[in-house]
Amino acid sequence: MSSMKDVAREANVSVATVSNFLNGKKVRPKAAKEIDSAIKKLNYVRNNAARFLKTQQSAFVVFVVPSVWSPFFSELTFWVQKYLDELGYKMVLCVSENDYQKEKSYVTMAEEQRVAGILSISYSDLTSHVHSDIPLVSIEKESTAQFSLVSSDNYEGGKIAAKELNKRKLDNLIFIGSANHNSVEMNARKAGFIDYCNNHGLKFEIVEIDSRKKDKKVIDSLIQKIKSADTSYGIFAHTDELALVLTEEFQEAGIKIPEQVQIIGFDGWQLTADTQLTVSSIRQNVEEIAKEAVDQLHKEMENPNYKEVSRLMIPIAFRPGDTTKN
Amino acid sequence: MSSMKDVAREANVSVATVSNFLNGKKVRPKAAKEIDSAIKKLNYVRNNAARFLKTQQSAFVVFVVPSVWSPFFSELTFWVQKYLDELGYKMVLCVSENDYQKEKSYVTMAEEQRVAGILSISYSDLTSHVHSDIPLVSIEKESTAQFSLVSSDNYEGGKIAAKELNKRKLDNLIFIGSANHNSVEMNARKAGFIDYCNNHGLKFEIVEIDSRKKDKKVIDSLIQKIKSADTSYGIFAHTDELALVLTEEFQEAGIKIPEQVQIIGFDGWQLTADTQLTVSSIRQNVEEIAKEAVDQLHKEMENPNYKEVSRLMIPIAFRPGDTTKN
DNA sequence: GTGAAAGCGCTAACAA
DNA sequence: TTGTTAGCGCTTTCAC
Repeated sequence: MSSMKDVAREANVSVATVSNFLNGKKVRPKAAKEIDSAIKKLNYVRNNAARFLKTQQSAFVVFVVPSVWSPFFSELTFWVQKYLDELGYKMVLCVSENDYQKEKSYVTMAEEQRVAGILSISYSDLTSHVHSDIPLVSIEKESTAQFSLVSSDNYEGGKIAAKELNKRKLDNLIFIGSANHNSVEMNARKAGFIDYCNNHGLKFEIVEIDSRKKDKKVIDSLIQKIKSADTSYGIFAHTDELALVLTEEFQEAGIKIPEQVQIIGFDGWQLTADTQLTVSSIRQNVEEIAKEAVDQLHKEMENPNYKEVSRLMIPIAFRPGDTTKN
Repeated sequence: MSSMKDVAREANVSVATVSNFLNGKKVRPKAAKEIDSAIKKLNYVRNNAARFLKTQQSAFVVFVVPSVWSPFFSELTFWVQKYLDELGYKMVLCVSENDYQKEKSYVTMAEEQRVAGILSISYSDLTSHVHSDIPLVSIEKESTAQFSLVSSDNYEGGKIAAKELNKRKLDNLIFIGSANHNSVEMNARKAGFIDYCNNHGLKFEIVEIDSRKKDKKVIDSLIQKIKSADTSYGIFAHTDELALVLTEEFQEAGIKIPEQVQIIGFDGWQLTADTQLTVSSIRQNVEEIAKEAVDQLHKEMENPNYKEVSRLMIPIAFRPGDTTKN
């Protein structure tokens, strides 16, 4: 692979002139021509690693996510990539699978590469491993209060779910969450639901489920209860995934949705930009989350002195689907 | 940010010793101790850009995909990331949105960064822009015969779809594809279907649809036909997305699935690792595609002389769902 | 506008 | 084993 030196020799100029030319500074027209053809002849490609070594400016941003294989994360990844790309940054995608060791190694890698910034959605406490002064913005969760945070308003989402179910005048309200998904955000969703119910004098029930095993026992007892009762049920499932499972199991058991049971999920999964799931849901504004997170990171990357830790709550809204009436 | 020189000074050794220590070579125990504490004291982090400049070995692989926000691509991205990670490579995720200019710029970036390799699933002719000798492996499509290819056996998939429908003794067979998705792979799916039908003396019909507009006209005439007929229909939709749209529209029109119509899609979309869609489908072996592509790239990255262009066809299989009987 | 030369932080060859 | 030193390919003074 040829270097700038080769080009300079071929064009009968110095490396400095080639560098200037490449960086858009003024060079004598004749020199420009000769450099240009030398580049073509030698198939020269600028080496950015060397360039970076000198300028200390990386174009990479590390994005740490627990998963990319799920509608929510793939949508988030899409938007983050898009907004980074618009700013001229490249995304290094790191899938942590919620593995603490992996998260740590990604942070180390980011520091060794001297990347421009880190964007992370981490449920463990990754942020405490950042030694350097690389800008970092957290999405969804940040416990050390050391870095900026962009998050959906989960608490408000829980309230909206309760409100929407209440609007539909259902006899029984149930919150279903999975015990093995016990994060701050999940609890906020639950708390919002509970608070709304309490504030409005609504009776409700809390059900816990082991979503990994699709917990037949809990689901079956729910089915029995619903089938034997002569009243209507409203369910708020704490994720779309859970709402989907419930919908399928209920329908298989002969329960009519939304006639007998109405279900609202959380997340607002979209398969693609224009294919949405049929479950009614409290939809996170994924694009907005991505945009705000990238914006905040951008500020911190542009200005190393900028050290205003911000907390941004992104509004959330009900998106009707086939599992609720109206 | 402190450098190796600082560490060396602090530990009273030479930079070479620090370098050796960092790279796992033997150093005198006392030196090791002192270097270690110097590193901690100075908060030293190795600079990989400088390291690369010397060793000429990048740990990055560029992955170019049209989209990441769709179950197929997000699953593919997941596996590719996983297998790259296992080999110690980091993935730079580039979403092209099928934009030729973007694809070109990603290749340029890859070359300037001197990345270790490129993995691409590109429907335009991106490969012709690779000037350098960076290893590249194509997924799904490669027209220049210059690079290795890993692809699903789309033709075989079309045949399987026809076979599965035929097994179910349906009166009318229909292939539905979208006119605006006119690639080699899509045509292979269609051709497989047609060939199977012809070879087995089956009558069939070809329907084209503009999937972007959800082409009401075509769908409505299909619905009329199905509702007025007293015979059963079997449909092979050339993607799961299309199969989903058809299923929903049919059901909304009061057509029973799979009683009156049986539908098979293509791709085998999974929302997450353990959540699959309900449409019956010809499922691509996404993990295998990713694994083979990464393997092939690995060979080429490890051994620059390795220049055996391979074409790998990954088998494909029918995955029953709720839109077919049995 | 241009060129010589220093140096970014590291590795590797060589000598000690 | 360890230290000295010469680059890797580029940018950036600073004279000219």
